Amino acid sequence: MEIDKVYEDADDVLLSSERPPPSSEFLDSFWISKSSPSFQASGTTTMVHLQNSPPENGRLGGFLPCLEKEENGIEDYDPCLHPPEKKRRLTVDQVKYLEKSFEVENKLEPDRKVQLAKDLGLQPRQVAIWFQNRRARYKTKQLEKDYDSLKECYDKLRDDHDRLSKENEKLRLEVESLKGKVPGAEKQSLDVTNSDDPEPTEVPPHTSSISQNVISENVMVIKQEDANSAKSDVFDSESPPCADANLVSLFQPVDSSRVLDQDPSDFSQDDEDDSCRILPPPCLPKLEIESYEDLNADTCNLGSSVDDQTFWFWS
DNA sequence: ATGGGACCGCAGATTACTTCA
DNA sequence: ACTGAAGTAATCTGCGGTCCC
Repeated sequence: MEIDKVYEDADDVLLSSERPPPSSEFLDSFWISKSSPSFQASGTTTMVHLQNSPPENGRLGGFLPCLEKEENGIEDYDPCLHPPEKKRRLTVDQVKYLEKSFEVENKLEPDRKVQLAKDLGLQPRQVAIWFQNRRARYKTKQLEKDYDSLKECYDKLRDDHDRLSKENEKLRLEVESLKGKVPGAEKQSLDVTNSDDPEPTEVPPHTSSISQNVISENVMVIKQEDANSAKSDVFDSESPPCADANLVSLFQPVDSSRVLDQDPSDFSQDDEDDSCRILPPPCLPKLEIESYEDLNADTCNLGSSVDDQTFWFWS
Protein backbone atom coordinates (compact mmCIF):
# COMPACT_ATOMS: atom_id res chain seq x y z
CA MET A 1 0.00 0.00 0.00
CA GLU A 2 1.05 3.50 -0.69
CA ILE A 3 0.97 4.60 2.90
CA ASP A 4 3.25 1.84 4.01
CA LYS A 5 5.64 2.74 1.29
CA VAL A 6 5.68 6.32 2.43
CA TYR A 7 6.29 5.26 5.99
CA GLU A 8 9.02 2.88 5.00
CA ASP A 9 10.71 5.51 2.96
CA ALA A 10 10.43 7.97 5.76
CA ASP A 11 11.85 5.44 8.16
CA ASP A 12 14.71 4.68 5.90
CA VAL A 13 15.54 8.31 5.86
CA LEU A 14 15.31 8.48 9.61
CA LEU A 15 17.45 5.43 9.97
CA SER A 16 20.78 6.99 9.27
CA SER A 17 20.19 10.22 11.08
CA GLU A 18 18.35 8.96 14.15
CA ARG A 19 20.14 5.79 15.01
CA PRO A 20 22.26 6.32 18.07
CA PRO A 21 25.97 5.73 17.91
CA PRO A 22 26.85 2.03 18.09
CA SER A 23 28.92 2.69 21.15
CA SER A 24 25.86 2.99 23.30
CA GLU A 25 24.72 -0.51 24.17
CA PHE A 26 22.14 0.85 26.51
CA LEU A 27 20.60 2.95 23.82
CA ASP A 28 20.73 0.05 21.42
CA SER A 29 18.34 -1.79 23.65
CA PHE A 30 15.72 0.78 22.83
CA TRP A 31 15.97 0.13 19.14
CA ILE A 32 14.78 -2.81 17.21
CA SER A 33 15.78 -5.89 19.04
CA LYS A 34 17.96 -8.32 17.14
CA SER A 35 15.55 -10.97 18.31
CA SER A 36 12.69 -9.33 16.47
CA PRO A 37 13.21 -10.34 12.87
CA SER A 38 9.74 -9.28 11.86
CA PHE A 39 10.58 -5.66 12.41
CA GLN A 40 14.19 -5.82 11.44
CA ALA A 41 13.66 -7.63 8.20
CA SER A 42 11.20 -5.09 6.93
CA GLY A 43 13.85 -2.47 6.97
CA THR A 44 11.55 -0.28 8.98
CA THR A 45 13.11 0.76 12.18
CA THR A 46 11.61 2.63 15.00
CA MET A 47 8.83 5.11 14.69
CA VAL A 48 9.93 6.96 17.75
CA HIS A 49 7.62 9.83 18.35
CA LEU A 50 9.73 12.90 18.33
CA GLN A 51 7.16 15.41 19.25
CA ASN A 52 6.54 14.25 22.76
CA SER A 53 8.47 14.50 25.97
CA PRO A 54 8.21 18.17 26.69
CA PRO A 55 10.38 18.59 29.72
CA GLU A 56 7.67 20.39 31.58
CA ASN A 57 5.30 17.52 31.21
CA GLY A 58 5.77 15.85 34.56
CA ARG A 59 6.19 12.13 34.26
CA LEU A 60 6.56 12.07 30.55
CA GLY A 61 9.34 14.54 30.65
CA GLY A 62 10.96 12.43 33.28
CA PHE A 63 11.38 9.53 30.95
CA LEU A 64 15.03 9.38 30.01
CA PRO A 65 15.35 12.88 28.65
CA CYS A 66 18.97 12.26 27.77
CA LEU A 67 17.99 9.21 25.82
CA GLU A 68 15.54 11.19 23.80
CA LYS A 69 18.20 13.66 22.83
CA GLU A 70 20.37 10.91 21.50
CA GLU A 71 17.52 9.06 19.91
CA ASN A 72 16.67 12.14 17.97
CA GLY A 73 20.21 12.26 16.81
CA ILE A 74 20.29 15.84 17.94
CA GLU A 75 22.99 16.26 20.51
CA ASP A 76 22.14 19.82 21.32
CA TYR A 77 18.43 19.26 21.24
CA ASP A 78 16.47 22.13 22.64
CA PRO A 79 12.69 22.14 22.40
CA CYS A 80 12.73 25.90 22.39
CA LEU A 81 15.00 26.09 19.37
CA HIS A 82 13.80 23.03 17.48
CA PRO A 83 10.09 22.74 16.86
CA PRO A 84 8.82 19.24 17.62
CA GLU A 85 8.58 16.84 14.74
CA LYS A 86 5.23 15.96 13.29
CA LYS A 87 3.32 13.15 14.84
CA ARG A 88 3.78 9.92 13.00
CA ARG A 89 1.67 6.83 12.93
CA LEU A 90 2.93 3.47 13.98
CA THR A 91 3.84 1.12 11.19
CA VAL A 92 1.53 -1.65 10.14
CA ASP A 93 3.88 -4.23 11.59
CA GLN A 94 4.07 -2.43 14.88
CA VAL A 95 0.31 -2.17 15.10
CA LYS A 96 -0.09 -5.84 14.22
CA TYR A 97 2.33 -6.80 16.92
CA LEU A 98 0.58 -4.62 19.45
CA GLU A 99 -2.79 -5.96 18.42
CA LYS A 100 -1.65 -9.51 18.96
CA SER A 101 -0.32 -8.59 22.32
CA PHE A 102 -3.55 -6.84 23.15
CA GLU A 103 -5.53 -9.94 22.26
CA VAL A 104 -3.50 -11.95 24.71
CA GLU A 105 -3.87 -9.44 27.51
CA ASN A 106 -5.29 -5.97 27.27
CA LYS A 107 -3.60 -4.83 30.44
CA LEU A 108 0.04 -3.98 30.41
CA GLU A 109 2.40 -5.02 33.14
CA PRO A 110 5.59 -3.00 33.46
CA ASP A 111 7.81 -5.85 32.33
CA ARG A 112 5.68 -6.56 29.33
CA LYS A 113 5.58 -2.92 28.43
CA VAL A 114 9.35 -2.69 28.43
CA GLN A 115 9.67 -5.87 26.42
CA LEU A 116 7.16 -4.71 23.85
CA ALA A 117 8.87 -1.37 23.62
CA LYS A 118 12.16 -3.14 23.02
CA ASP A 119 10.71 -5.43 20.40
CA LEU A 120 9.01 -2.62 18.57
CA GLY A 121 11.65 0.01 18.94
CA LEU A 122 9.25 2.29 20.71
CA GLN A 123 9.38 4.04 24.01
CA PRO A 124 7.60 2.25 26.85
CA ARG A 125 5.50 5.34 27.21
CA GLN A 126 4.30 4.95 23.62
CA VAL A 127 3.36 1.35 24.24
CA ALA A 128 1.42 2.33 27.34
CA ILE A 129 -0.39 5.06 25.47
CA TRP A 130 -1.23 2.72 22.64
CA PHE A 131 -2.75 0.24 25.08
CA GLN A 132 -4.73 2.97 26.80
CA ASN A 133 -6.11 4.21 23.51
CA ARG A 134 -6.75 0.69 22.33
CA ARG A 135 -8.75 -0.09 25.44
CA ALA A 136 -10.77 3.06 24.91
CA ARG A 137 -11.44 2.16 21.30
CA TYR A 138 -12.42 -1.35 22.26
CA LYS A 139 -14.80 -0.06 24.85
CA THR A 140 -16.44 2.28 22.38
CA LYS A 141 -16.85 -0.48 19.85
CA GLN A 142 -18.22 -2.77 22.51
CA LEU A 143 -20.79 -0.21 23.53
CA GLU A 144 -21.85 0.19 19.93
CA LYS A 145 -22.22 -3.56 19.58
CA ASP A 146 -24.20 -3.78 22.79
CA TYR A 147 -26.45 -1.00 21.63
CA ASP A 148 -27.04 -2.68 18.29
CA SER A 149 -27.85 -6.04 19.81
CA LEU A 150 -30.20 -4.54 22.35
CA LYS A 151 -31.89 -2.54 19.65
CA GLU A 152 -32.29 -5.62 17.52
CA CYS A 153 -33.73 -7.41 20.49
CA TYR A 154 -36.12 -4.61 21.17
CA ASP A 155 -37.27 -4.44 17.56
CA LYS A 156 -38.03 -8.13 17.55
CA LEU A 157 -40.02 -7.87 20.73
CA ARG A 158 -41.90 -4.88 19.38
CA ASP A 159 -42.80 -6.79 16.24
CA ASP A 160 -43.93 -9.67 18.35
CA HIS A 161 -46.02 -7.36 20.43
CA ASP A 162 -47.67 -5.83 17.38
CA ARG A 163 -48.38 -9.22 15.94
CA LEU A 164 -49.89 -10.48 19.15
CA SER A 165 -51.97 -7.35 19.52
CA LYS A 166 -53.46 -7.88 16.10
CA GLU A 167 -54.05 -11.52 16.80
CA ASN A 168 -55.68 -10.68 20.09
CA GLU A 169 -57.97 -8.18 18.47
CA LYS A 170 -58.89 -10.65 15.78
CA LEU A 171 -59.81 -13.27 18.37
CA ARG A 172 -61.77 -10.72 20.30
CA LEU A 173 -63.85 -9.88 17.23
CA GLU A 174 -64.35 -13.56 16.58
CA VAL A 175 -65.69 -14.06 20.08
CA GLU A 176 -67.98 -11.12 19.64
CA SER A 177 -69.40 -12.49 16.41
CA LEU A 178 -69.89 -15.94 17.90
CA LYS A 179 -71.56 -14.41 20.88
CA GLY A 180 -74.21 -12.96 18.61
CA LYS A 181 -74.78 -16.25 16.80
CA VAL A 182 -75.13 -18.56 19.82
CA PRO A 183 -78.28 -17.85 21.89
CA GLY A 184 -77.79 -18.23 25.64
CA ALA A 185 -74.06 -18.10 25.36
CA GLU A 186 -73.92 -14.43 26.14
CA LYS A 187 -73.20 -14.86 29.81
CA GLN A 188 -70.53 -17.46 29.14
CA SER A 189 -68.83 -15.31 26.58
CA LEU A 190 -68.94 -12.39 28.92
CA ASP A 191 -66.94 -14.42 31.36
CA VAL A 192 -64.37 -15.06 28.70
CA THR A 193 -63.93 -11.42 27.80
CA ASN A 194 -64.19 -10.09 31.31
CA SER A 195 -61.12 -8.00 31.80
CA ASP A 196 -61.67 -7.74 35.53
CA ASP A 197 -60.95 -11.40 35.89
CA PRO A 198 -58.08 -11.60 38.36
CA GLU A 199 -56.84 -14.79 36.78
CA PRO A 200 -54.95 -14.42 33.53
CA THR A 201 -56.82 -15.32 30.41
CA GLU A 202 -55.74 -18.62 28.99
CA VAL A 203 -53.57 -18.13 25.98
CA PRO A 204 -53.89 -20.30 22.93
CA PRO A 205 -50.94 -22.68 22.89
CA HIS A 206 -49.68 -21.54 19.52
CA THR A 207 -49.65 -17.93 20.61
CA SER A 208 -47.69 -18.76 23.67
CA SER A 209 -45.17 -20.72 21.68
CA ILE A 210 -44.67 -17.84 19.28
CA SER A 211 -43.95 -15.57 22.13
CA GLN A 212 -41.60 -18.08 23.71
CA ASN A 213 -39.74 -18.55 20.47
CA VAL A 214 -39.21 -14.87 19.93
CA ILE A 215 -38.08 -14.31 23.48
CA SER A 216 -35.75 -17.26 23.59
CA GLU A 217 -34.29 -16.05 20.31
CA ASN A 218 -33.63 -12.71 21.90
CA VAL A 219 -32.01 -14.30 24.87
CA MET A 220 -29.75 -16.11 22.46
CA VAL A 221 -28.76 -12.81 20.90
CA ILE A 222 -27.92 -11.33 24.25
CA LYS A 223 -26.03 -14.37 25.45
CA GLN A 224 -24.06 -14.61 22.25
CA GLU A 225 -23.14 -10.97 22.59
CA ASP A 226 -22.06 -11.57 26.10
CA ALA A 227 -19.93 -14.46 24.99
CA ASN A 228 -18.26 -12.22 22.45
CA SER A 229 -17.56 -9.77 25.17
CA ALA A 230 -15.89 -12.41 27.24
CA LYS A 231 -12.66 -11.77 25.44
CA SER A 232 -12.38 -8.39 27.01
CA ASP A 233 -11.01 -7.94 30.42
CA VAL A 234 -12.14 -4.37 30.19
CA PHE A 235 -15.67 -5.45 29.70
CA ASP A 236 -15.65 -8.48 31.89
CA SER A 237 -13.71 -7.29 34.79
CA GLU A 238 -15.61 -4.08 34.97
CA SER A 239 -19.02 -5.51 34.49
CA PRO A 240 -20.91 -6.47 37.56
CA PRO A 241 -20.88 -10.21 38.11
CA CYS A 242 -24.64 -10.19 37.97
CA ALA A 243 -24.78 -8.55 34.57
CA ASP A 244 -25.56 -11.80 32.84
CA ALA A 245 -28.19 -12.63 35.35
CA ASN A 246 -29.69 -9.24 34.84
CA LEU A 247 -29.86 -9.72 31.14
CA VAL A 248 -31.39 -13.13 31.46
CA SER A 249 -33.92 -11.98 33.96
CA LEU A 250 -34.60 -9.07 31.73
CA PHE A 251 -35.67 -11.45 29.04
CA GLN A 252 -37.50 -13.89 31.18
CA PRO A 253 -40.31 -15.30 29.12
CA VAL A 254 -43.35 -13.17 29.67
CA ASP A 255 -46.82 -14.20 28.91
CA SER A 256 -47.59 -11.53 26.37
CA SER A 257 -51.26 -12.16 26.60
CA ARG A 258 -51.19 -11.18 30.22
CA VAL A 259 -49.69 -7.91 29.34
CA LEU A 260 -52.09 -7.38 26.51
CA ASP A 261 -55.13 -8.23 28.55
CA GLN A 262 -53.95 -6.64 31.67
CA ASP A 263 -56.09 -4.04 33.25
CA PRO A 264 -54.20 -0.76 33.39
CA SER A 265 -54.61 -0.76 37.11
CA ASP A 266 -52.67 -3.99 37.24
CA PHE A 267 -49.51 -2.13 36.34
CA SER A 268 -49.58 -0.51 39.68
CA GLN A 269 -49.66 -3.85 41.39
CA ASP A 270 -46.75 -6.12 41.87
CA ASP A 271 -44.36 -3.42 40.86
CA GLU A 272 -41.27 -5.55 41.22
CA ASP A 273 -42.51 -8.06 38.71
CA ASP A 274 -43.91 -5.56 36.29
CA SER A 275 -40.76 -3.56 36.27
CA CYS A 276 -39.12 -6.53 34.63
CA ARG A 277 -41.62 -6.71 31.82
CA ILE A 278 -40.14 -5.79 28.55
CA LEU A 279 -43.23 -5.50 26.45
CA PRO A 280 -44.69 -2.04 26.31
CA PRO A 281 -48.26 -1.56 27.42
CA PRO A 282 -50.79 -2.04 24.65
CA CYS A 283 -51.91 1.55 24.76
CA LEU A 284 -48.60 2.80 23.41
CA PRO A 285 -48.74 4.35 19.96
CA LYS A 286 -46.71 3.01 17.10
CA LEU A 287 -43.12 3.44 18.10
CA GLU A 288 -40.80 5.68 16.17
CA ILE A 289 -37.10 5.09 16.00
CA GLU A 290 -36.22 8.34 17.71
CA SER A 291 -38.26 7.34 20.71
CA TYR A 292 -36.21 4.22 21.13
CA GLU A 293 -34.07 5.44 23.93
CA ASP A 294 -36.98 6.62 26.00
CA LEU A 295 -38.80 3.40 25.57
CA ASN A 296 -35.68 1.52 26.20
CA ALA A 297 -35.42 3.24 29.49
CA ASP A 298 -38.94 2.21 30.33
CA THR A 299 -38.75 -1.33 29.19
CA CYS A 300 -35.38 -2.92 28.78
CA ASN A 301 -33.72 -1.11 31.60
CA LEU A 302 -35.69 -2.57 34.42
CA GLY A 303 -36.81 0.92 35.25
CA SER A 304 -33.30 2.25 35.30
CA SER A 305 -32.33 5.39 33.50
CA VAL A 306 -30.02 5.35 30.52
CA ASP A 307 -27.25 6.51 32.79
CA ASP A 308 -27.92 3.63 35.05
CA GLN A 309 -27.57 1.34 32.11
CA THR A 310 -24.15 2.69 31.45
CA PHE A 311 -23.34 1.95 35.01
CA TRP A 312 -24.66 -1.49 34.40
CA PHE A 313 -22.06 -2.31 31.84
CA TRP A 314 -19.04 -0.51 33.11
CA SER A 315 -19.21 0.08 36.79
C1' DA B 1 -1.73 2.39 63.92
C1' DT B 2 -2.19 6.33 61.08
C1' DG B 3 -1.82 10.47 58.30
C1' DG B 4 0.47 12.56 54.47
C1' DG B 5 3.35 13.06 50.44
C1' DA B 6 5.38 11.03 46.29
C1' DC B 7 4.78 8.09 42.62
C1' DC B 8 2.38 5.38 39.36
C1' DG B 9 -1.24 3.61 36.29
C1' DC B 10 -5.65 4.07 34.63
C1' DA B 11 -10.04 6.08 32.48
C1' DG B 12 -12.14 9.69 30.23
C1' DA B 13 -12.02 13.87 27.75
C1' DT B 14 -9.63 16.47 24.69
C1' DT B 15 -6.16 18.09 21.42
C1' DA B 16 -3.19 17.76 17.46
C1' DC B 17 -2.13 15.66 13.59
C1' DT B 18 -2.63 12.42 9.49
C1' DT B 19 -5.09 10.34 5.93
C1' DC B 20 -8.52 9.93 2.61
C1' DA B 21 -12.61 10.64 -0.14
C1' DA C 1 -5.70 22.48 -4.34
C1' DC C 2 -9.00 22.58 -0.84
C1' DT C 3 -11.99 20.67 2.69
C1' DG C 4 -14.44 18.02 6.05
C1' DA C 5 -14.73 13.58 8.30
C1' DA C 6 -12.61 9.81 10.45
C1' DG C 7 -8.87 7.68 12.74
C1' DT C 8 -5.22 7.84 15.98
C1' DA C 9 -1.09 9.29 18.81
C1' DA C 10 -0.45 12.07 22.50
C1' DT C 11 -1.78 15.18 26.38
C1' DC C 12 -4.38 16.69 30.36
C1' DT C 13 -6.97 15.91 34.45
C1' DG C 14 -8.74 13.49 38.19
C1' DC C 15 -8.84 9.42 40.92
C1' DG C 16 -7.37 5.35 43.40
C1' DG C 17 -3.70 2.27 44.95
C1' DT C 18 0.83 1.54 46.89
C1' DC C 19 4.97 2.60 49.23
C1' DC C 20 7.66 5.05 52.42
C1' DC C 21 8.43 8.20 56.18
